[in-house]
Amino acid sequence: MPYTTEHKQETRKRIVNSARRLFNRRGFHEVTIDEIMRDAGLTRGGFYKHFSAKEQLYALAVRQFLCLEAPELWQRTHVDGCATGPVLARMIVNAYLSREHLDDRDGSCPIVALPSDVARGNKTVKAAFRHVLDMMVNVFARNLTEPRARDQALALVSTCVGAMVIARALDDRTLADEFRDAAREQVFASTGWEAR
Amino acid sequence: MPYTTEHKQETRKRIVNSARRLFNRRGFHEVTIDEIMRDAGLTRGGFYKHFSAKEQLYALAVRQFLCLEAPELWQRTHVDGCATGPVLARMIVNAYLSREHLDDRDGSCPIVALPSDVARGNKTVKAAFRHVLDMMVNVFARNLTEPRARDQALALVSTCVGAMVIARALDDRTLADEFRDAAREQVFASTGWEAR
DNA sequence: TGTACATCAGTGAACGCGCGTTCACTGATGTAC
DNA sequence: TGTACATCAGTGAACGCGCGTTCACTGATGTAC
Repeated sequence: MPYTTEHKQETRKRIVNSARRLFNRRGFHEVTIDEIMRDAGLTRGGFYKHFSAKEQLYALAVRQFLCLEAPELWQRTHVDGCATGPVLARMIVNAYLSREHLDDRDGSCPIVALPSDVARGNKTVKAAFRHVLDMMVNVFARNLTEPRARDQALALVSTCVGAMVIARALDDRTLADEFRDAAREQVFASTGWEAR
Repeated sequence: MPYTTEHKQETRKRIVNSARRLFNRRGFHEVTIDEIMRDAGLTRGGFYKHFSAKEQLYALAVRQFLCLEAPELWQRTHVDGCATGPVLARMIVNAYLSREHLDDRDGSCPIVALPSDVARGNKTVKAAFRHVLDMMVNVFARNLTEPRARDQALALVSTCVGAMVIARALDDRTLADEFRDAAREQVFASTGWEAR
């Protein structure tokens, strides 16, 4: 067997990574396979040695977001060795609503970057989106008190996602920042996460 | 002058209307000029007698949403002759987060249907989006008390938009409904609009 | 009032480019001997 | 250890379809006489 399995896996990963960045920034239809492959340091033709179609890659790209550093934060339950729920929750909300996240068109949460596209996508893409969403909802719910933890989490996720989605569609930096700030205040006011 | 100016205006309006419905449902790139024209009862070639390019039509379509019945509600200040702010606000929130609005892929608010697309669009499209957004923010702000009326409005708009955007991207009806319900409760809880 | 004319909204064929996909190939690499 | 071989990741030219746009035209309609 020429070339190790690892070699192929790594190339594949590199392609998915390029795809994630490009799709995130420009959406499914505006990105060509040629661009993705070139970004990954390969040429057009090799694509079909790894994937059956462009659509398939799209779902993989959405899901790949969960392998980034930010979502590792989502999966943590401890900060500096201590189980500090609200502190972690605050960090996550601040990061999600940060200017860095707003500007990070390539690496941002796909829920913010691609919702309209996913709404028109196939089952596979929707499943990938759902996977990311579930994880985010859980992070919030974990740090809220029953019995309304889940419902409150859904509302707060809506607020964070909504603010970022709107901010992204605006030309106006000031207004975008107002949305981010207003959302943050709303989240902290209704959870108490801000209090030390 | 053959054909009256009104005749041309009406045809143009019909095209923009078809475009709005189709773009809303499927996004900019997935809709062809051929489809739009056929939907408006015309043929491909006539398009350029009315518009200079597909992009131009896109912005007009986003803006046209403001001519629908729902946004007329947004502009009202009276219900049944009485200046009943919170009652009107409640109606608007309920309509925005309704199952009908979720299902109305053609006629829905473009903030819900097209945010990712607008984020990648040109200045003209963004300006049209902004126009719709401003109107929505004002409806909310008008029914909140100073000094935090505007900030609160931004947060609540984020919540409503976020919930609907997420609901649209889900395959799962139940979860989509949970998002809508959670958002509604959150809005009513923090405004008191629900109280009779 | 009726008719010839000019205008231009609308038609539909054609153009040309871009992109997803295919395919014959090349050459790097692991394996068998 | 060295060499011949087989495999298949990767190449790049080519294909073919779809769509935005153009263009020569048609024919409906308002206007001038």
